[in-house]
Amino acid sequence: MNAPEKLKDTLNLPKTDFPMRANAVVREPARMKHWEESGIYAKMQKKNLDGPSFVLHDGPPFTNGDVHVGTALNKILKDSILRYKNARGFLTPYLPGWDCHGLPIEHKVTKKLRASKKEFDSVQLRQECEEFSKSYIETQRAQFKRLGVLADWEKEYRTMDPGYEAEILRTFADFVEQGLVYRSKKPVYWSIPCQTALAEAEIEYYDHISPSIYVRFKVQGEEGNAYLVIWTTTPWTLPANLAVAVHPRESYCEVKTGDVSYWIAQPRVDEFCKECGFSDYSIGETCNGSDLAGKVTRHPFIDRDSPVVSAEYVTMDTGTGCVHIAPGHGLDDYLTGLEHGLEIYCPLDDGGKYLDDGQIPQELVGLSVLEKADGSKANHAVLEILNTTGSLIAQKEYHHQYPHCWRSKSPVIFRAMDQWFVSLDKEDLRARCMDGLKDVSFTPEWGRNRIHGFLESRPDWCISRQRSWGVPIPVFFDEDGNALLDFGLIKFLSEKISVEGCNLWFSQTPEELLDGYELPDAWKGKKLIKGQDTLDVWIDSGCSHKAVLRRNEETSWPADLYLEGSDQHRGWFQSSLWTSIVSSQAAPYRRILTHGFVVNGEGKKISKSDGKPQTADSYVTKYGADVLRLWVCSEDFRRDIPLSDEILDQAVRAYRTLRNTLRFQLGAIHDFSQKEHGVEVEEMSPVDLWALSKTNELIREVTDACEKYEFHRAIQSINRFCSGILSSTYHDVIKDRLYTLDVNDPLRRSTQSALLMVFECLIKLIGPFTPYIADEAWAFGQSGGEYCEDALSLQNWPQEKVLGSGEIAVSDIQNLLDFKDSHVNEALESLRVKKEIGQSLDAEVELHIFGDSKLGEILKRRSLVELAELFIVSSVVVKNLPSEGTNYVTAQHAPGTRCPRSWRWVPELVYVEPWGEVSPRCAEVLAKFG
RNA sequence: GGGCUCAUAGCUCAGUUGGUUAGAGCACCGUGUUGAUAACGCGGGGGUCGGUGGUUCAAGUCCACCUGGGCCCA
Repeated sequence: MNAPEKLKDTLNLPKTDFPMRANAVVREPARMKHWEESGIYAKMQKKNLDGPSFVLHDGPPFTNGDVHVGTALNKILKDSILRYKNARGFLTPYLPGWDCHGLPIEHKVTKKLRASKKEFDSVQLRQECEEFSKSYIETQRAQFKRLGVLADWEKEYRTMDPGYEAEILRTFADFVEQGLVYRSKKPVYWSIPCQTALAEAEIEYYDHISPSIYVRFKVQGEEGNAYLVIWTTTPWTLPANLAVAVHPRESYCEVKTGDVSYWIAQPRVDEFCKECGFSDYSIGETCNGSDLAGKVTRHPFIDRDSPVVSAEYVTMDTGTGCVHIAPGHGLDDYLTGLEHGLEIYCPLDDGGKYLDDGQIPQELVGLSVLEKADGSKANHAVLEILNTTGSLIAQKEYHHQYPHCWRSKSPVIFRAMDQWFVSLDKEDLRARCMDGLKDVSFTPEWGRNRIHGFLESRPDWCISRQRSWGVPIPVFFDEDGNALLDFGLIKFLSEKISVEGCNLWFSQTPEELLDGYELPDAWKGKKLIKGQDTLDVWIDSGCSHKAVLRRNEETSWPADLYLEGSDQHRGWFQSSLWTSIVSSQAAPYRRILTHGFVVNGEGKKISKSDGKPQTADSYVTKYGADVLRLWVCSEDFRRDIPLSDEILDQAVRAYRTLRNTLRFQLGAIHDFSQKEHGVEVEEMSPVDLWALSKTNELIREVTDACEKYEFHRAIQSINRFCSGILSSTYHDVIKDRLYTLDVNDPLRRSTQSALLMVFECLIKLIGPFTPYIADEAWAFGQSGGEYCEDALSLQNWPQEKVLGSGEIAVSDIQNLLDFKDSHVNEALESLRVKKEIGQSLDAEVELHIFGDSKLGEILKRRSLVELAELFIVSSVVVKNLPSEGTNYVTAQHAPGTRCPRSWRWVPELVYVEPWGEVSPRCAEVLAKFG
């Protein structure tokens, strides 16, 4: 070391290469790469091989785009939990997954293929979908890594892996084996020109003009001419009418005109009479909707009854309050049909033409319901019939938005089709599921209530989809449409698929697929046709507990934790539960933790119109991963999680504070080696013990918060610690001894010993939340450079230091600091306002203390030098008050002369060659410089 | 429209079984320092706890209704 030239150079000022600015955008990726190359994930697992395991099972994100900020939030929380648990000694295997199948991908790929004008079949479509999914797996994996997520990327799972697909089919086979799967009709959107089923995402809404008609249904079994009047804009569905629905708690009244009376919901009467042109009418009886339910009406032109049922969704906004129900042609109608045991009746063929089923009037048979330029033939014909039978009360044109097919642009219809269902009540399945939840913990606790509600009310699970990009339902049909649904056959096929993947189903003939399997006698020799449907993708991800937890030796079943957004109460948590109860008779998770959704600064859902980016990457490339993680962990994620520039700026500032705190500490211990200079806790000075005590408190708070998954409380504690305990108190107080005392002064080494403990502890506590800066600071602390052998992630969670008899000193210091806050600073501030002093070292304070007070007792144990240091003033004078009185403080400018080295005012300076005049204490230190 | 849920200073959060003038950190304003300096200290202003009504000696904390937001359905 060069000989000091200036007095300032004789001070031990902080020194560190730890940069003040993070430059996270460049340096974080380098650190991630270092982690990866040094195999940090594997080392973390190895460290805890003998520990208990903590299995967090990853819910697979969908692979159709960049990582969304909400998905990033989810992964960050998972990573933080796992880093914490690992530090606590748990073995924490983490196998991330990808949800690959599904309509959104098929939709995008189909659009692309259609734009290229190439012909394609389902095999080619699936090929493209696979490529699409794979490319986003690459993208998302890189983005997750960038967030700092540590995982066993070598063993990630994909729902499109052959082994996984086979597991899906085995699960389906379990459902079949237990007799839970049945075939029934359900309405779907149907495009007549394309002769295909459509999903909601394939629907576009356009303005459309429909006939608006009022039709009367005669009430049966009563005297007189009483009718219920329905209103509809799809006359062609009337032949499939099987009921009329009313709202049970609305009032209905009898509108009398001529010798007939019409039952109409009371709020709709005026509108109805106007539409029908009734000028001369009177109101008769009134009753509740529930009183009408149970009555029976007559279909206006088909020989059958149409019962009156009640339904909650009947509105008073339009129509008559009496709703035409065709269970085969609408979702509400369908559910009402299920509820009342109605047939899911749909007398249309694939081309949208009425079938001749013995019920449809002959004049309608063969007519198409498809709307063309001149309207729908079916509508015209039905209106004709209604007119001739006198059932039509009024008719006009109705302008509204109507769903159209995204390809043919023609209006779609709702049409019931054969689908596969899982019965949820057979074998007590539903009850067993709800029972299985009893062993599951929920955070927040209301999650239990929510999932329970879904389980209770959901109708049977429709598991078939008319799609290509998914796992096929391996069922064969004979030429009469009979289905061969055989669990033995499904298991047989799953073995083939476990090797070759599902493409086999699409590329091979039935004969090839069945090669090696003996068909049941009744099916031998028949010509078989492959089923076209695929399984609901919720089965895909819902099997992950089997496909992943049971098939990997690192993991165990059930998982300790599932952690997803609260939308998954309805989704993955539920589908996983059904499959798990069927296959394993218990829930696949011990705890369900849910987070809310990311919303904007106003608390509204984030949308493109906000003009804010929604991909995680757009934030990471601007702020770095630690800042984004700090944002995530600062929020109470159980409710909505707001994100705005202001909030991110806040995270930036918190990050800077953290960074500066660590940087100051690194600088302060730059010449300290625990081995060479370490001071034992018992030997430490009181203020150092106080700092350790406060650190113990921080450990308790952060640990408690982490155990409850309340990271925001941990972050708040850490922020408070950095500013209140360190920056404004401890760090401020110890500057004098660190800077001005001899390097080896016991007091200085005591403080450095404590500081190192506080430093390492703080780093370990922030490690789960902001791993980049934590690892960086740790490395600088260990080696003085960017990286070190024994990385932070391999350290255990900090433990509280035992202070023993030091607790008394701690209590004294705490009391004195409280007194400083409440009295001393006030006195100093008033001097400062009067411009009598600048920094507090310019002052002398007088403590006027009531002798028998608590503070009086404390002062007996403490020296004036100690007090001056604690108050950061040049001198302290204690004046005892008479026996009665209140403690108070006065302050004045310190007497004497200012030492140019320590800046403290002393009675007299001493001359030291070659430095000049300094305080006696500094003179002693300088003497050693020779 | 239904189920679940949330609502405390500009922002992020505390607030124990209802009990004295509702707290913290950040931001803001003023100010000091210039030996943590694109940093740090000190001081200050700021909330009637979404609204209304009720229970109670006493409510941010219990009850009812309303308003606004979120998720999931319809």
